[in-house]
Amino acid sequence: MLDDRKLAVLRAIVEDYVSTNEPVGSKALADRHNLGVSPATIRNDMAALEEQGYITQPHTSAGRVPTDKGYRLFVDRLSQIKPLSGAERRAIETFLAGAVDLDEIVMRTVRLLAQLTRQVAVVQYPSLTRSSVQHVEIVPLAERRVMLVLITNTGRVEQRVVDLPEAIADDRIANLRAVLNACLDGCGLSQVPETVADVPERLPPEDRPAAATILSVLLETLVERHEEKIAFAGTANLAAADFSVGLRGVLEALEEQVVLIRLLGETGGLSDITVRIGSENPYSGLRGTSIVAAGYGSGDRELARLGVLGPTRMDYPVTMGAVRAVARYVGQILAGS
Amino acid sequence: MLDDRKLAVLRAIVEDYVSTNEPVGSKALADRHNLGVSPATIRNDMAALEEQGYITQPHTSAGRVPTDKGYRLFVDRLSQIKPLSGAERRAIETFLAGAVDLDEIVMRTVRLLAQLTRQVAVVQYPSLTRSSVQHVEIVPLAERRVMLVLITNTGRVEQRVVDLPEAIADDRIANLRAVLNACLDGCGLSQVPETVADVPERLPPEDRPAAATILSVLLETLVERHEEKIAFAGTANLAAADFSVGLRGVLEALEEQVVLIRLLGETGGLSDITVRIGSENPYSGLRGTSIVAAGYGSGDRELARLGVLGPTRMDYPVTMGAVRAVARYVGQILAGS
DNA sequence: CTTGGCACTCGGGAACACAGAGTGCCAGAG
DNA sequence: CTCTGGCACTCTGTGTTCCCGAGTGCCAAG
Repeated sequence: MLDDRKLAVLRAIVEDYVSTNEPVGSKALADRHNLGVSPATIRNDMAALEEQGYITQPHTSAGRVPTDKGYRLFVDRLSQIKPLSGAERRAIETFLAGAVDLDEIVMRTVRLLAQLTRQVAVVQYPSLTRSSVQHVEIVPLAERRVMLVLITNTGRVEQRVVDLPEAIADDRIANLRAVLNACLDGCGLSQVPETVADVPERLPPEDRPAAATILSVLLETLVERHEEKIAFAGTANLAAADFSVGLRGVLEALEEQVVLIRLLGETGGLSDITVRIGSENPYSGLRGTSIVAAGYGSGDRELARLGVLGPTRMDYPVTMGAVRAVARYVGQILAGS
Repeated sequence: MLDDRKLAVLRAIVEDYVSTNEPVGSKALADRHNLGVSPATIRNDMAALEEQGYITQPHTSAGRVPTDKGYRLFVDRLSQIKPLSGAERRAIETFLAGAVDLDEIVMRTVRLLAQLTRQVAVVQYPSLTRSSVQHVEIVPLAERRVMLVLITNTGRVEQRVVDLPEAIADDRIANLRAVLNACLDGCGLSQVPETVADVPERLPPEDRPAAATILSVLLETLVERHEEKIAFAGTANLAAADFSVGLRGVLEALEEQVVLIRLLGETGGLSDITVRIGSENPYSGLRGTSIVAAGYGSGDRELARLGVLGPTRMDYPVTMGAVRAVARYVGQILAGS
């Protein structure tokens, strides 16, 4: 059905079209790639490829352009991920190493990825749900007001101001803090609700109203922040490319964080790279856009995902290489700090 | 030099051009605005206005378009800020009131502003330098590792992990914390360095190395975070407008946070609205772009700035009204929480 | 199965004409 | 001195036509 030469032709079409952004014709193909056959033969192959929906022509008598299906085949079977150069890898390493806190790690990662791929990069913050409690802090702010600070093992910090039903002395707060930390230390965030259930019983009765308030805010924080946070960069690359089609859609997707998170997808093991090509992705505004995403994490747990948005007409091997490399390094950095 | 009628003509030109985005001719002007004079008269006035650089024609025999200088005059003397409708004001209030922490306040503000103006909105986080210390917390994480958390009165939280030169017991940390908070409570961030200088002397000698390490990290945090943080939203509005010119520049400016912060400007009292029109602003990529900015803060102190980027051809009265209103409400919210 | 040849198609650029909007200027009326 | 109507002029943008060239599909021969 699709012999080797047809596949080679398809690969050549994809590569040429990606680099020139112009429909590619049989003659040009025969010239630039030495396939050892004449244009006429290539034309026949192209006809077959078009028949099966891998390529298409914008108008009669123009060259061929890969379809989404064509890109899919290319990505799955005709290309391999291109590793970064040593210089690039070193650059990543030193650039990420300088980050002092989670915010900065994410910030630098997303910029790095944008610069490396010359596309729009997206990084999801390490998921709250999959990390665990490092420390809970209760800070008295005023008579009846405290700040609750939750620090996770991924370095994420959530804070919330809590108004208490009654004044509470500092030493009693200290006690509450001690009890809470004893219970929660190292506890996975998803287990917090159960774990915390018996805390009031361990406290003197007079502290229970305050504790109840604080606990309810704590739980609320976990629920609300279940919706994950993302960062993006590289939108200027959109304008640079002749990618005027789809620009609108991409910008809209970026604004709609919910959509974006869905797009990053939840499939895949830690080092799998997910590629969604054009119409494969569920959001209608991204017709001409592809998404290359990967999970990152420390150890064997996936903490969150990151990726890149670009025109379907992108250099998949290189982009996938960059995404994979960055995901790995971020994982290392997070594990190390 | 510029009599009332010429000013009226200029105003009419600006308004028409803003709403139609097409060069406006003398006849159309005479029709749409009842200036009580004939097109010929208007032509004479237009010639005078062009002579003085307030308007220009894209090519001979097209209508006139305001120049940056023309917009400037319009903003300064020919228009007044248009207040928001009651409905809009209520919407702002309820939308902002739901925010639970600083991050969310900023997030909501920037989205609100983008939606209200249908342009790109930018909000600077409340400046660290102008706020003061609410609380300093030192959280033991491991033997020789603590997390330093700095909470400001604006609700901003900075955290940093510190590796200590030697192990230190929890009660000694508690003491250090107490001393630090006693010194720094309410202290303006800019005074922290002096205030903190004599802390080591107040501590037992064996704690001083650890304290020195922690203090140096604290000071470092203040310096590093001197560079302010910003959030933006509404980039999708760029694509919607026929604002394809300048799009590139705006996106680039958004990526370059430093530039953007400079653009928001540092001038102006709390409720002054700064307008920078096209070439007036110092960044070359923003030729066709105007910036409407205002400071916000609680009480009489300006904490930071926020604003909007859009085409020079924007509806200044409405935009300025929205920026002013949002700035005020954010100030109130921050003061109240 | 491959190849060269050939007729056909169609998009895009160049040349051209034309209508319409807008201008500048001038002479005459308030 | 200012306003107005009239008029000739100058453009741009659009529509038309034409033609070139790239590229195709098909066919017959190797």
